Amino acid sequence: MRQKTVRANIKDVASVAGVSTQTVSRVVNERPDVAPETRKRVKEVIEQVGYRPSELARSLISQRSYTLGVVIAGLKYIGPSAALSGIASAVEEAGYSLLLKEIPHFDTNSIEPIFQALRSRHVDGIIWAVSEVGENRSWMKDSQIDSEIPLVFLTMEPQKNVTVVSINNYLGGRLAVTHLLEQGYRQIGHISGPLEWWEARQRMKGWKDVLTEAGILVEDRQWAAGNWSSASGALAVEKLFDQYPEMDAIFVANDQMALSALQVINQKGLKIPEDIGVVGFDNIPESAFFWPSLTTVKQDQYHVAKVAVEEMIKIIESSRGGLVPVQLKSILLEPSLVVRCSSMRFETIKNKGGGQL
Amino acid sequence: MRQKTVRANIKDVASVAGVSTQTVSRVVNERPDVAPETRKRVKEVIEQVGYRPSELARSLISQRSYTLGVVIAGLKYIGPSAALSGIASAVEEAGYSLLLKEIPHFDTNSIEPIFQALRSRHVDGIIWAVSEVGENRSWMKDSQIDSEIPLVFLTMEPQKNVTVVSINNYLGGRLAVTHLLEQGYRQIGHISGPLEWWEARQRMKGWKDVLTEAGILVEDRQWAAGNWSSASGALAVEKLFDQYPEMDAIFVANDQMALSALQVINQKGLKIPEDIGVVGFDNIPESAFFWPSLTTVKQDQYHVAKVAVEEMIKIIESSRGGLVPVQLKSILLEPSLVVRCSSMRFETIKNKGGGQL
DNA sequence: CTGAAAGCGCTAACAT
DNA sequence: ATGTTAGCGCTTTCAG
Repeated sequence: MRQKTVRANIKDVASVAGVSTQTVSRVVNERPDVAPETRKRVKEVIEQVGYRPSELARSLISQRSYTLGVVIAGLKYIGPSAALSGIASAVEEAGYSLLLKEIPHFDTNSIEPIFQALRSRHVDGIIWAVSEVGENRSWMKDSQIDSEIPLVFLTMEPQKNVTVVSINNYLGGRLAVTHLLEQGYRQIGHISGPLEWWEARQRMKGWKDVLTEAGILVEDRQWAAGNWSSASGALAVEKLFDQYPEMDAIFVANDQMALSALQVINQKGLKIPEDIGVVGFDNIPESAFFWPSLTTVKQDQYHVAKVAVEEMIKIIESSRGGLVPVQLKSILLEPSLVVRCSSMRFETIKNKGGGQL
Repeated sequence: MRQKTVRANIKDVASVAGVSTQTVSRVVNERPDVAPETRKRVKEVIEQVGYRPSELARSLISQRSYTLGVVIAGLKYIGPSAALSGIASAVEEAGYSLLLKEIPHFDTNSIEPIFQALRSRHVDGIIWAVSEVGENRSWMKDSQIDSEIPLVFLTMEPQKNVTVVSINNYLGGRLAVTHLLEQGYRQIGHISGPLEWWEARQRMKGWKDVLTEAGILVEDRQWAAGNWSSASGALAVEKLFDQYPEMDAIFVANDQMALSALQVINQKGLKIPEDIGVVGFDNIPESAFFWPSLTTVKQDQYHVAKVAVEEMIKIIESSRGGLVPVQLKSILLEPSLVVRCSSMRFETIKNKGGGQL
């Protein structure tokens, strides 16, 4: 009973059990056509030698790896890492494995090597979780990038014949600003993300449209751009106070920037929400514990990820089954508003302590 | 020139170029023994048909996948996701791929299926990035878990014959409390993480030891446990004020809990750092923008990850090369203290605005 | 019900 | 310098 140094393979099992490798294969795959006797014996041997089939070899022959590739950038930021977390759970749940590629820049356009690395490992599909920034989608026009491998995008402008799953950032912006108007604020400024980002543009457009529809003139001085970081938020809010002194509320494009906006406003001795209302975006767990607790637009990254993975698997199944290909479609999920203290000018009973999630 | 529906493989290239697959293989692997003429022609064909070798097939034959498995839990938390971010970068840089497995609970002990999933995909090594919690290391005594595959652990108690890379949490606790003493605080409370966590215990021990060495009696009422979340931090600090009213400083075991501690203290009308000093742990990017900006212990996750990946690759190389196996060792990296406003009682010039990173 | 042969895409070892 | 043979670990025909 030669015990190989590496690990037991199907041949070892076959020879120990005194059957052919084929029979072992049948047992492993729970095929019906094996005599109960034989099945039992083979199973015992498998147990005994600790045999586990090689998914690698299986993938090679079946041309199906049950592995999804995920491409992501900026894992050190909260947004991307939340997205990945959701994807990892959803993929795990679907019984797939996940091959992770992190790219160094959001606006990389040299995506060729990434595709190759993933394809050469025979992933069944690729989830492109890099946000749409600048020209980082231009490669999609290259018909070079083979479309044979199912592709699902997160967080980008929906378009024909491409599967995109994203929250509706435009609607999120609308929710935030509508709420501020309802609370009686009229001079509503905006701190945006970098406008190369699709998400930033959408959120800003929501702000602008709601104000315009309310008959409020929107000027450039009512707005400043940050780069998503708390540091940039502090600068932006200072700039805004300069440019737009009559401002009585701010819609900030993410919670990190809103955090420092709160700090700067506090420092100025202004009261939130009495003097200035603030609404953020993302609903990071800490936002309930900012000072005061932050009203914010909630996006459910888990749900987005789950939907994306489900779509992906549908596409894979249908393309493998030789069935009619799934109709590729864009899915826009709705965000919701979490109202906390930083914007509640009208209610008298406030949950100042935060805590509300 | 039959174009296969799937994608060009080595045979296609060989037949188009009129050579054997072997020659193609030689060209692809940049072997010297190919005639310049032939090499050129083969390269052209490769380009033309868009051939890329299958890493899967290569892995199968060479028993080397250039893929590392990473096992992690709680990706939705900042700590684990920062760790993964570092690992992903370091792995990418080393030219390896990353197979990600997220497990649902920190204290899972059924790690068998995880190992199998990873092994069956022939990963060259596994980075175990799940923090040590409760009994979740007990499987290490099981000799069942084959030790044939190189294993590197993050964030656990160093031990013999195991490679562990972690920051020195105990030292971190010491740094924090020593600093508070230097700033003249004497009644220093502690909000710990859940004590099932090794990290939490280490940080707490640092607190206790420094106080004891300074001749200060440490009682149980000077301490309360949280669960790392901001919500739990709020509860813990309330409890602490009840139990330990004379408290003049708090060392909080992570920044999220420190955030809500700051909030609760602010609400009570106490001044930070005058009445109460606060020091956190982790140095999350937002901590510079808390109110007031938070003094905290900085752990460099990127460095930890980089060291871990380097160790891993050393182990792999040495075990493959048939060389003497690398001596397995534990590596404890040193954290540092980032001093901001929440603890600076003595300095008169303060950078109240945060911003200092 | 079971086994033999062929082959997934590639490379190592031996020819020539 | 190039081709042939064998085989990584497994599954899919196709025969019995």
